Amino acid sequence: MSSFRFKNPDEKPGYGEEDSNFESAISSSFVYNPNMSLDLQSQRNKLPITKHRNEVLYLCEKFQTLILVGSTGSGKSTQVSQMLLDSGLCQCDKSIVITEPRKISAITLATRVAQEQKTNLGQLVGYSVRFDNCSQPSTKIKYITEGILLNEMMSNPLLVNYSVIILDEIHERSLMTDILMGLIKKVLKKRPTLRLIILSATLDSSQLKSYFNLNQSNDPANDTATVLGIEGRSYPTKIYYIKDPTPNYVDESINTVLKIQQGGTLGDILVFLTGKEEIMQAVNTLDDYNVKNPNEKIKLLPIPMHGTLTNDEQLKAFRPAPRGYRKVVFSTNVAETSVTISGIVYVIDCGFVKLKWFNSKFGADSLITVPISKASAVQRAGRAGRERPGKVYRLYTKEAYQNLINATPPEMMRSDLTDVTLQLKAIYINNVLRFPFLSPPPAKNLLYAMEMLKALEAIDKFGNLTDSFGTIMAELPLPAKHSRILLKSAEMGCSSEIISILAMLQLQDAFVRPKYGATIQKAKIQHRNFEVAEGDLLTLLNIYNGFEKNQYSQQWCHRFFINHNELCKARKIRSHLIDLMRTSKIPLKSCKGNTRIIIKSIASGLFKNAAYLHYTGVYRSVGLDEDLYFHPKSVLNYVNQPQWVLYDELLETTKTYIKNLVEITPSLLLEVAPHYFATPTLQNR
DNA sequence: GAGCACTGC
Repeated sequence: MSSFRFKNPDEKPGYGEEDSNFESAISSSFVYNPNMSLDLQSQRNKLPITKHRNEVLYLCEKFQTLILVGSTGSGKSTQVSQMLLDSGLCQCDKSIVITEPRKISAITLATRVAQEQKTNLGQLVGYSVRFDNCSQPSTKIKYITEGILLNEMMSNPLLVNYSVIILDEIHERSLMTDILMGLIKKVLKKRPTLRLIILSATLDSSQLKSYFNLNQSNDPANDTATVLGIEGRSYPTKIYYIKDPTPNYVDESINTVLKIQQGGTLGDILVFLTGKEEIMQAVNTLDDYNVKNPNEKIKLLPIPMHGTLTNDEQLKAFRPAPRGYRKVVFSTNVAETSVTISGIVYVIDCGFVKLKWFNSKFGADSLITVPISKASAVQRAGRAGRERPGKVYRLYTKEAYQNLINATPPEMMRSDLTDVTLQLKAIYINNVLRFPFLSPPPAKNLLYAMEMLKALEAIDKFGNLTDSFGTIMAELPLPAKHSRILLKSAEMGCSSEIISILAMLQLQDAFVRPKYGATIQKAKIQHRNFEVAEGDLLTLLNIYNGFEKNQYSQQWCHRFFINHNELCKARKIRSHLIDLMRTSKIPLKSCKGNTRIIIKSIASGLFKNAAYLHYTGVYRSVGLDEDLYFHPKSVLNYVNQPQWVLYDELLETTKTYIKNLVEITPSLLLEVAPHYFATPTLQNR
């Protein structure tokens, strides 16, 4: 093991160290609550926000928009709504709505607030998320996910049911929050009595303030937006930087864990790495260490934490370590935003993150590893010291920290905007280029979105939604290309099969893929029962049909190594789609397994995503001459190698992978999309 | 042989 590479904080005061109280934001679920033993009212009285009650109410009355900056633990997500309700500030026939980026936050917050208000959930206080509406028209405080509010705006653009809109977790800058902010800014101009409260954990509030300030004069007395800062609630945290840059942060993180271990002080460790592979590697290394050092007084207990783990596997990270063990959680960015693990005293931060970045040239996402932002570094550090003083080890130099960008570019600037553009058009935001974006996306991305929508015939050459497709496509909870497949399949008479496929495409993975031992092969053999030469999408249909035929049985799923939870989700999505089709008068028809028709309707939505087998033996994309590789999960890796395929998704990681494939013939492309294909392109191949 | 930050309608 190499020597300790961090500067001793006592070595040179003021260098290599920082004392600070972190204003850390965490998702509202699983928040550590040091006052758990107190009764509800005493707990509420102890929250930092309670001291600011009069200020909040006064500012809400005086200003149309209030930007409230404060860390979690300040109580802003649960208390602000109740303050407004209790004060009677909200008009009697209207309610208060709070948006959350994740379902789990909306549900847990509503549950908590209902308890505090001493009512049953779903009456005075409720929530609404996809597939789960627990509210009534009389509900006064409603926690909802962001997408629900956007959906409500389609039928009610001025949101007249609400007197106060609270947007939570704004610092995350999700695609949805940015869209909502732009839309609500317009609503504020038309409804002067509406109040907007923005809850954010970061300190960069000046940009938000000027964005929402509708004051046209030079007199600040007429400002319509203001900022209020709330102190957080945490212990001091010491920060250590590495002396020299490390060539391998995974190894370095292990060294640091062992140094903490040698230091002897107790406390769990949270290590931030970028991906599953790194995490597995780190966990294995610590396992080896345990085998070689069986006599440690306190044993290290390595635990992986990432999004693709099952719920049971994730729970391990939340359980306290058994006596004689110290938890070492190796995590991706999930632990920065989505989940909070209690008991963390030490944080080790590798300084990198994997980000999805949309590339308008390929019309696809790249997954790239980039240095984190300062805001992220602060956020990660804030995971230590929530329950007692903590220590943070940054696996980068102080100089590197100072050179980090302030904040991660918002999703809006690095996402495919096709679906968002379609939704905006449905709420009469026709000129998307002139939408008041807080962070304007690259013009290229907007142009790509329009071209895409035009190719899918959702908009006409003037950019207006088409009557035939556009209006309905915007209302379906599907990606635009999938909505088109559905509408086409209804014309062709196979919509029943297509909705099964589209529902299955929304799952993470329908197959259970064991990680160890003989079951790996067993699972693969069972999966062969569903795999067909036509490709992945038809394989998905086979799985769903089997599931349906066997009465959605758990035993059946178990036998064939199919993920029962995921399949149940597909069933739910499918029946939701059937409901929507009924209201939109889209016929539900089965082609009785006629694969030719099914593939034809798929092609009518994915025609842009064609690839052919080049004579070099690699697949090439049509038009881009980019080498493409079948994703390792594709069944076409071992079923056959067709001349032409369509893909649902293209993802650039170490190679350019195409996912969810269907075998096709080039003539089919001309048949389904004559409006798109310049014939010579295909004939020249 | 090789791959998957995270959400959501």
